[in-house]
Amino acid sequence: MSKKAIVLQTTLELITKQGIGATSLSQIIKESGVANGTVYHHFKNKEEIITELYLMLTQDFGTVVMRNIPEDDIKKQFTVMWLNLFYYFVNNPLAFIFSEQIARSPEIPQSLKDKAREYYHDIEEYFKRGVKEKVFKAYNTLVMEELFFGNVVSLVKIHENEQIKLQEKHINQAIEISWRGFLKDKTII
Amino acid sequence: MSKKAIVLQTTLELITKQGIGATSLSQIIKESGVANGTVYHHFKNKEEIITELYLMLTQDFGTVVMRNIPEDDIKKQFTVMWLNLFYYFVNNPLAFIFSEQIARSPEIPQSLKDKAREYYHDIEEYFKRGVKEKVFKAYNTLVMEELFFGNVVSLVKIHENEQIKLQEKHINQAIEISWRGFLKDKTII
Amino acid sequence: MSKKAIVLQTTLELITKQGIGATSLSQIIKESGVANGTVYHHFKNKEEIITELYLMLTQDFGTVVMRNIPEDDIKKQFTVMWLNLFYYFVNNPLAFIFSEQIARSPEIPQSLKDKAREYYHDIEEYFKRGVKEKVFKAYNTLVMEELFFGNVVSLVKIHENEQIKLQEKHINQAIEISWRGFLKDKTII
Amino acid sequence: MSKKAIVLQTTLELITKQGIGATSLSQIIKESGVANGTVYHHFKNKEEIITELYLMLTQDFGTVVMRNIPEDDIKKQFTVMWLNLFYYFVNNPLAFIFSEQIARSPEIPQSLKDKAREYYHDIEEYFKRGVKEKVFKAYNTLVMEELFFGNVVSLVKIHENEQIKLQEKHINQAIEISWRGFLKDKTII
DNA sequence: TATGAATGAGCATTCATTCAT
DNA sequence: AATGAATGAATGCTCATTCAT
Repeated sequence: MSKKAIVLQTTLELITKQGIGATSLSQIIKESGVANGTVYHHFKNKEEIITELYLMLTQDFGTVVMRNIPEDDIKKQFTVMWLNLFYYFVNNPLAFIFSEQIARSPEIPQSLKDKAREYYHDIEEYFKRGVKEKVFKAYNTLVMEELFFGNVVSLVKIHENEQIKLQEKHINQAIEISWRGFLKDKTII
Repeated sequence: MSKKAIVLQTTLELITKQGIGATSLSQIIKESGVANGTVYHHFKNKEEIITELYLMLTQDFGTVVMRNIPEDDIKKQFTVMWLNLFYYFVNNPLAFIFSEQIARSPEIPQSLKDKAREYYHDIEEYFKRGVKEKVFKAYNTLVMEELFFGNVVSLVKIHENEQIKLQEKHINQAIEISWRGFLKDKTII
Repeated sequence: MSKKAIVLQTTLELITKQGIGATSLSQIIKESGVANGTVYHHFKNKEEIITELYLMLTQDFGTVVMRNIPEDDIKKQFTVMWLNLFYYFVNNPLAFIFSEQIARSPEIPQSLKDKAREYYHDIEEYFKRGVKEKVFKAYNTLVMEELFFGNVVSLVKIHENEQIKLQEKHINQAIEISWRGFLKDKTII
Repeated sequence: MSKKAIVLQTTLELITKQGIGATSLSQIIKESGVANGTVYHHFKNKEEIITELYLMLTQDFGTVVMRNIPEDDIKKQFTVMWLNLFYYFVNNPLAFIFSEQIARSPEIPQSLKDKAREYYHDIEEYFKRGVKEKVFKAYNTLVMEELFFGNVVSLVKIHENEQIKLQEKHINQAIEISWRGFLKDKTII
């Protein structure tokens, strides 16, 4: 493993444990066993480490969300999207932390924040289609998108905080609640 | 206004602007115009400032959520609870930041985190009742509670990030989505 | 007990535990339960507390050393002086600390240091007499005095550090060693 | 001279002048002309500077005491040991300060204090031999050792405080007093 | 006599970063 | 590519002291 990779890996672990703000370069250096100057040989500054890490973690985000989406069934599409997002966050805690902290963190430059939003484009398209096909009520797309996203996040948080041991039935319940919320009146569920 | 109050107020403003981690004592001191030692005369720690601030802001949290809840109508109760929470966060950005950062912040001691959870007791009770009265489907209470809370948070975030200028209709849409999610099958909405 | 007495007592305890340098006013204030300003009402500054304490503890020092000295027997005089000094230090640990730290402590003004030396006047006189009476060899008086004093101190240190449990026989051995050192050649011991 | 050496040297000088407690890092930094961070690049702590200094100064302590000890003559051995110790302290004021403050200083970790005691092993052996060979009376070894050490210290203190200008004859007197104290009855001196 | 709010200099330490090798 | 010495601004905190009540 290259020194650069070691630094990135160490940083990933530290941020996952402590958050972005609490993770110092000195800590990264101490923990990774890499020399001071070596870090600065590979990265311009601390921000660049985080940026690079963020890009690594999110580059496949867009594709992940839309992976294995079935062709026709809009309900099944919803479920797959929901689970894609859920398991992505569960398996990539750092991506989750980033997505949570992204709005407030001055450590993350605006350009990256904008980039992150692009990933939601597909989700937005999905809801627009759903409304057009009269499956969903004609809610504001951003509102729908944000609530959808928030629902996934809520469940990830339960999983994270381990208030209850999350079972498959709980996940299914959450998906159902999430789905029903958007449905048009009198839709047969 | 006492020096102590000035420090608290200044800290409140700075944290609201920059987050907890990015707010240093030196900044608080510079901004408040209070002397170094004076801060430490009133507070044992930097942590104590934050803790005290948090307690100030959240002490009425529990009552706020349940304020003006109508007696009988479970749907109206839902709406009022939802709006109480929403406007509480909108009007108390710091409380919102705290509630968002609370899980991950090492700055906030566990005792406070536990205290925060107590406030959700009434919400939990509400959902239990709703299930018992067969208005809501028999979902896991914690899941319901967390999704409910997450929905409000989603909308506050839209409001915060000003992606769109949030109108009353958007809020109503969000409440409707939120409400419908929990409803029992075939319930007349 | 007056507040002033409380402050002095607390300071005494703290210095005995931690030494002069490590004892701060804030600590004294916290430990004594007396208010900030009250301390400054009774004492001009930190130095004055220590000075006053020092005077309290050493005012009877001179008399203590010469207490119960028998009239004629120069050997018995030696023993009593030795034990007076030894038990004074054992029972007044602070006086011991002061006497040990006195030379290097900038906290103690020179005037007090000079005053402390006066107490040795009687000891000096004793040795001068001993030399004149040809019991002791004609060593330099200051050297004798300082070695005598150092011998007592050595034993107090053994007692303090508890390397061995000090028994009466050890004390007697030390006195004997001390006494014999000064004797004139061929003196019948 | 490396920056690290400069820091150690400066610290040595300052402590010699003012004592351990009164020597602050800021002072060391100012005096040495080395940057703040540089000190912390080389030393973990303020304590580590002192510890390293102490180790530097005392590592040859054991050998110094036993340097040039003649083979047979127990009296001459005594004199050489005595002078070795005396001049070591005179020439290494910091070692003297350390050895004086060692018991009470919380700044010096216990591990170092223990290490310091090891150096006395040779002195202890010497007195045991002297007792066995019936040159010395059968006093407790620790008592003898401590008094011997205390005698040297007493003379160093006279030298330090410059109460009198210490001449060779004074030193010889002190050695004689010291030596005679331990002698067995009727020993021809 | 007693209080405690207020002060600002000073302390030990951490931080991100630069540079010569 | 890799190292680690060097930097100095900044941080959280302690200190002795002053002053109005």
